[in-house]
Amino acid sequence: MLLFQGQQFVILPNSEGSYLGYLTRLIEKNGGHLISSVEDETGSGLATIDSSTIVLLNSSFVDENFNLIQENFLLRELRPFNISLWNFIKENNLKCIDIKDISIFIKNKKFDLNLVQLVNIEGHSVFKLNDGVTTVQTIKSEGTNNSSDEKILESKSESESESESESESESESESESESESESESESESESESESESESETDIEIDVNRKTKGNNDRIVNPLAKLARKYKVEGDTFRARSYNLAILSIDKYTLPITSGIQAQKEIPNIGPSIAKKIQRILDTGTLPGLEQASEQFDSLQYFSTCHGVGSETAKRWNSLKLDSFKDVLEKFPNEFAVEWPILFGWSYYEDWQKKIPRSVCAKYLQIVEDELFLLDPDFKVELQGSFNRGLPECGDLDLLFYKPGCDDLNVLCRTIEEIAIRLYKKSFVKCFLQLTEQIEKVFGNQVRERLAKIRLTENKPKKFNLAPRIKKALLGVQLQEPISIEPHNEIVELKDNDKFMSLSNEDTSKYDYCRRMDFFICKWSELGSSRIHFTGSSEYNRWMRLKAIEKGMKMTQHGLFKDDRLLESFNEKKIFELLDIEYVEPQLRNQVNKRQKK
DNA sequence: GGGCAGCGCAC
DNA sequence: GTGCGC
DNA sequence: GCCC
Repeated sequence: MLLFQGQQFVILPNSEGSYLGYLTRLIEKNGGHLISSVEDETGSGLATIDSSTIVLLNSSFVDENFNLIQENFLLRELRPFNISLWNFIKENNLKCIDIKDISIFIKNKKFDLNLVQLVNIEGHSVFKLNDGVTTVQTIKSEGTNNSSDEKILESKSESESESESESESESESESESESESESESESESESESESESESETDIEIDVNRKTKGNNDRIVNPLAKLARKYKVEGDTFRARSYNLAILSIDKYTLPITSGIQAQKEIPNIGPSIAKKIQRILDTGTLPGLEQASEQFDSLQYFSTCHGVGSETAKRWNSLKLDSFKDVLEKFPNEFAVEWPILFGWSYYEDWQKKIPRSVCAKYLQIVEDELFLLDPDFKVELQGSFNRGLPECGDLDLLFYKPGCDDLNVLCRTIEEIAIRLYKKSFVKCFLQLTEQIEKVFGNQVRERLAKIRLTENKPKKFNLAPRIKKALLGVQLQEPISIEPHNEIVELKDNDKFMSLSNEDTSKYDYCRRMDFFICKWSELGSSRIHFTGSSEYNRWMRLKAIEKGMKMTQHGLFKDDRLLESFNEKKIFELLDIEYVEPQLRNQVNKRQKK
């Protein structure tokens, strides 16, 4: 008797892919029947589906709590007739599981739904239209077809249902995890601020993860180490830990020994294996607590925009413990690096996550202004927004103009837009200066310098860039925000609060947000979109692929021997790299080297 | 033991 | 070249 | 830190 004999499955969404192909072959080899949902315009999938059919969901649409996420993206990938399929699934309450759980059945040589966790698809309704929020989403189809560069407005609002922080309760279904459900709470008291804003962390990790699965107690100390190495500037080591964590997260079986982990999980080598064993034995790692004072100091400083690990280490070794302290003893630190003053001023606001629905409002304001300046210009939200994350760390805007490769035009346009928006009080601060920007914003910098009494002896002469290819800004929406449950942030010390411009009263304005303007030549649209959409880890992976093929990939294109192969057509770049094209929302996951 | 993405901007 | 950020 |  074959494993899946007599069992019917349907895979959603219906995209092809090598991994998917592998799984389908696996299922069929084991006697399972797959309803074809791909390329099936006849609706026969709907005809053959029945209430015992198991729905296999792509892992990207399942969160750690086994809830369906990003249903709107799922729907977008379904063809029209498959929407009815989806509705059938919901109406008849078909059992849904994460597709990767297929491997659990194979491993256990048993098809038993009790081995896995069913995915909850409740709470999502097809085409729900709540609170009238419309989300602007850019369609990224590429090629010579210019009309595909238009934006469309979707009237689907985001599935906001992933409310954070209260769902601690699903772990008991993990069959053996109850016993440690309290022991982990002591090991990890602080929740981290930076989760998926790739501007802050190299790798996007949700440190506030809610699952308290078996492997979580292992992950938390490792995450601490990753953060420790990150603030110390050891980025490669920090990245290694983060990759290990992501691999552990993907590993669905319980980890019972360090050796096992090293053998079966990629990105775990001898050192981490040893630490895992230590955690399993003692529940923690030695040295995590002692190091924490230095860690706190480094983290405190480097959370500020413009302060990196080197500066943080220097200040820490000088026994400075607050920005005010730095100011009193080494005032020059701020006079030279004036952008740090704004990092200090917006220290708290800039750590707060931006909900998707709010992102669209920010885009709208820039879009409106851009249209007045030059209706042919385009602007798109890139970054984590484009990857469909429910909240973003900052806003990445890519500007371009069809047919225009003139850097001067492009540079001048973002500068002009930023200045106009500054005059409208939308832009709150610039983090670089040009001659034009200095005219409107210079006084504001001087005001900040005066605030720390640094203007008397030096009538500051700023360095002015001739032009800017990117603009780093602080922006603020002139409207109140809805209650925003934000992650815990690092708070400014009382000593340092006098500089703060962070928003205390959200009844009138949103928080100040970080917004970045980037430009790209029309001929480089595809490679720029890949670059700015990220994630940074995805970029790394792709660029490694390029290296393997003797090519080089940058935001300006794909090159071989310094000859441009492709830069305009996004899909062509994937093709040339032998990578299957994936939509932006699937570029959150890390593609990594596999352990053989 | 070398590589780990590659670039822009300020200094 | 270094530091920082994207 | 890990991978080759």
